[in-house]
Amino acid sequence: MSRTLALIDGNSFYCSCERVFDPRLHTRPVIVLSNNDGCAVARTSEAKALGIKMGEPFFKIADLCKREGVMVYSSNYTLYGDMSARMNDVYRTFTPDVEIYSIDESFLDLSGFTGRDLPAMARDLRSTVRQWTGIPTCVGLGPTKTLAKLANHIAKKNPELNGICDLTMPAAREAWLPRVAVSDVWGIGSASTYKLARIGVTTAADLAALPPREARQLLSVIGERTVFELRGVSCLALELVPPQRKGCAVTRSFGAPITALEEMLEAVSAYATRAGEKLRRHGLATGHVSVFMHTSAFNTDPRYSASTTVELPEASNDTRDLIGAAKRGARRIWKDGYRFVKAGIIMDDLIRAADAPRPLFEARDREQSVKLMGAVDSINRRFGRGAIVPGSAGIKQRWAARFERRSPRYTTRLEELPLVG
DNA sequence: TCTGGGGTCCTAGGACCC
DNA sequence: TCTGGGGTCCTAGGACCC
Repeated sequence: MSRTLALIDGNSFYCSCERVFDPRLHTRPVIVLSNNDGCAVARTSEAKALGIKMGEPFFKIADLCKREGVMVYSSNYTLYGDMSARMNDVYRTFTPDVEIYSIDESFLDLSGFTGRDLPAMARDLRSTVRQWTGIPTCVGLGPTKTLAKLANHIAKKNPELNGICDLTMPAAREAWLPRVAVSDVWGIGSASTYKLARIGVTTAADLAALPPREARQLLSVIGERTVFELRGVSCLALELVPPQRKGCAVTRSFGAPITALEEMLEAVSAYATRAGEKLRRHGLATGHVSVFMHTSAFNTDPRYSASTTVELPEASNDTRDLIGAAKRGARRIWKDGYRFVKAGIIMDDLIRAADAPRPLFEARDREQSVKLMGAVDSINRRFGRGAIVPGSAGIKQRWAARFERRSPRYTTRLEELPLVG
């Protein structure tokens, strides 16, 4: 039975979020920077036209931005996450079958609407989202996820399509696939593009025509699936219920290099705190915490990179346990005399907290731990992340990441509401 | 001076077992 | 001591995604 999927996403999503709350930005090029104000991760079409590339370090384009009047923002994930939720609320008024794929992309299952004028429905979807959230979008339609993604890409690249491309019919695919570079196909990255070029496969149409066995030989099962998907044979299911996460990490570059162990312990404690919040929010626990730290890969400082894994006596999501493990790991791999620019903690093999086995002798009263952590989380939700950090008196945080150009959290912080008048 | 932060999946190869 | 053909499980690393 054939499906019809839509992929809808926000155009230059982070930039569009900034524009929603500051109309002055509508006529100007806008970029949003990564964490620590490191590099450009979102650009409006005007910014792209100035030659600003995805992932370009900000210090290399700072002059250009000043000269051309580019509006530059630190990333404001609280705002973007809230806008994302609003967009998905709009999608669900069209169909309950929504897979949230990323912060700005969702797949919608429109199979129940076959026979309806799907492009007209896509136009309605776009204009409703625009009206209710202010975010401009593009919609791709296709019988498989890969084709819906490709259609969305075509809609973005061809303004005359007014933000909608429909690849549900074979004739449309025959017309468009030869015009799309194979590197623009979902799942085909630079390594695969290189391998395919050597056998003369350069367009999406070429890849669709490749015998699946050959694709498997060259690119593994992922390549083989992609060939089938491009032919309209669905291999990737819609995931309406998000699968349980397998891992969880908190890693950050520092605003200023760390050279003292005490500062490193502060930093990994802060990451462990954040990690605890993430685990508890998902009802998960971990049995071990990996810690890593490294020096810069971009300068001539002496290099050092290390990681270690600390086992917990029992699976936990208690911030105090995570901080203890993170500090122990950091001490284990710490070396004096280096300038560390980044560190992080990684937790794999997560289990559901409710399934955590209970040891014979509990190191800590579990009921009390759950109550205390619940209280910490609710206070931090109310007053902002970091309002309470267990055992954190006197944190100086010279190492904390920079966000020098962050816009107000318009939608989620009362004191940062936009002012009218 | 200044270069992000998360994730997932797959494969190859080693350790171990019968 | 060596010889063999499988299994399974685990880990590291590659590739890709947003």
